[in-house]
Amino acid sequence: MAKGNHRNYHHGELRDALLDAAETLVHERGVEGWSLREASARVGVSPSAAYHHFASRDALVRALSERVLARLGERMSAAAGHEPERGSEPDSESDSEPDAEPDSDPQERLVAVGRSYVRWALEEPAVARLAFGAGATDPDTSISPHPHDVLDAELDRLVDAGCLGVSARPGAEFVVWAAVHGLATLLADGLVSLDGPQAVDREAERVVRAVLGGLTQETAVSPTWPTARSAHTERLAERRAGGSSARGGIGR
Amino acid sequence: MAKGNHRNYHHGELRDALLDAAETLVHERGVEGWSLREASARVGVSPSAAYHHFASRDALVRALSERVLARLGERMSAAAGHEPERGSEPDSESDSEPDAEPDSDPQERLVAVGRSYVRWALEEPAVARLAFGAGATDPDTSISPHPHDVLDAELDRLVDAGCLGVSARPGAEFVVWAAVHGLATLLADGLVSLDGPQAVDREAERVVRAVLGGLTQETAVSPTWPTARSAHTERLAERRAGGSSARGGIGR
DNA sequence: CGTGAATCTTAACATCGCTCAGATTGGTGT
DNA sequence: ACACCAATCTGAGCGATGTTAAGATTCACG
Repeated sequence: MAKGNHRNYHHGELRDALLDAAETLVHERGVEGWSLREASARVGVSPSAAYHHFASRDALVRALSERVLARLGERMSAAAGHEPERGSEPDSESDSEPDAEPDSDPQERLVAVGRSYVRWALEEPAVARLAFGAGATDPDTSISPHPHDVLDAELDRLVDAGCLGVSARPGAEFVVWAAVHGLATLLADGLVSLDGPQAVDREAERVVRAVLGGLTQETAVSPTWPTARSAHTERLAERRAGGSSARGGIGR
Repeated sequence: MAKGNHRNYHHGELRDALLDAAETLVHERGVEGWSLREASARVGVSPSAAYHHFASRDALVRALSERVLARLGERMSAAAGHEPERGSEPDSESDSEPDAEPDSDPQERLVAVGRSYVRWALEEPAVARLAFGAGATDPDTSISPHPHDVLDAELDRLVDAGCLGVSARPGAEFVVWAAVHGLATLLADGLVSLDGPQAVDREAERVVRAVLGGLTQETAVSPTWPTARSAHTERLAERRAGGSSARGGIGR
């Protein structure tokens, strides 16, 4: 309003402030019910100011998706038992996750991880939809504990404990990821309804246990499974190889 | 162009023409890369003409989602073996589905159904994303063979053949739906990549077999599973009960 | 205190979803 | 044949959006 309002200068923190505003807007209005202008106004800044921190509205959405996916990864990691590795201060948020006990049974750990995945999708459906639908993320930004990596580590732990045969291990992460992700998106998109968070927990457990039971049964011939690749790990590999984005066929 | 161009009057068929145009636009530009104005222009009609057939752009998207979901259901049904029940003419489209043989093994039928689900999501990722993300559909429009119902019928067939215990049957459709849907959306959203449609088929088969193996293993105590509800069947039930949309808490 | 880079603003453009008042069309009854 | 009516589409326009260009403001540092 006033011309000389020098409070509008967020030095270095405008980017995060915009991400915060966008995230609460997604909570309030859904994935598409908000505008760059509105997020800028909430931070007390002109619309064009955002373009000094994000190349486009889509870039804002992608950045938010990365931030949110990383938080999901931390949540899964915490649900597995050990504290999030890159844990900044515990955020003092409500510690109301009943998955508190650091479980030693790797099978129960996996169940807890899957449960936290779908519970998150149900608690913030709009954010989850945005996170999953934001397409390939920024090629030079990595997601701290990516959900895929958390599942990967838990499955390794399962074969170490002898709960899963080594022949079934390659690509098993994608099988349980698919199952958990499917339930999460079916709930977040409103295609399936469950009565209360308790029923959601039980359904998530059933899905994880079913797919896990099927994987341990995988003793028959079944030569080699197709090698799936997570867009996230693929991006990391490209970056390590010296990411001249010659091919760069992901973000398309 | 010319003022007296009486070709602009699509009597009764404008609605379908707009849906067609929107669908090809989704194919060309993705889920959000098109406008109502553009779809109207392709049909040779002014933008406001569309509002005599759809209450809003969102209604157009929802209607398209229904049409597309119904086609997915028909495709799944065809992949299971028997021809689509409400089969209009075979559309003379490429009959290149290798799932031609009407399989009698109910387990293989389920695998074929799941395979067709994720193959479809990979062949038209943008359309699939639109179909799944269009929120709750129109309360008074039913999807002819809904994907959920096809899975439901196949699972019934499995317990009839003795491949699945009756105790594991209730809600089992949602478990395999979650698994298949998860792989489909992970692929459509680009979070996971596979090399070629053959690898996609194999991965889909692995997911279905794993979740099915886990379900048949479900003999232990495990009291009653949570009762999940598909938004589609719920809508049908409401309509039968005399759908005074007093509660109508779905489409929100 | 002044200079330059970082940061934000003002103004504007093209496009979008959507509305409203009116023109055009095709059929129906007489 | 004509007049009328409902269905259908057009045209102009409103407010808002993403995005850009050019200019103002602020801060850190000499």
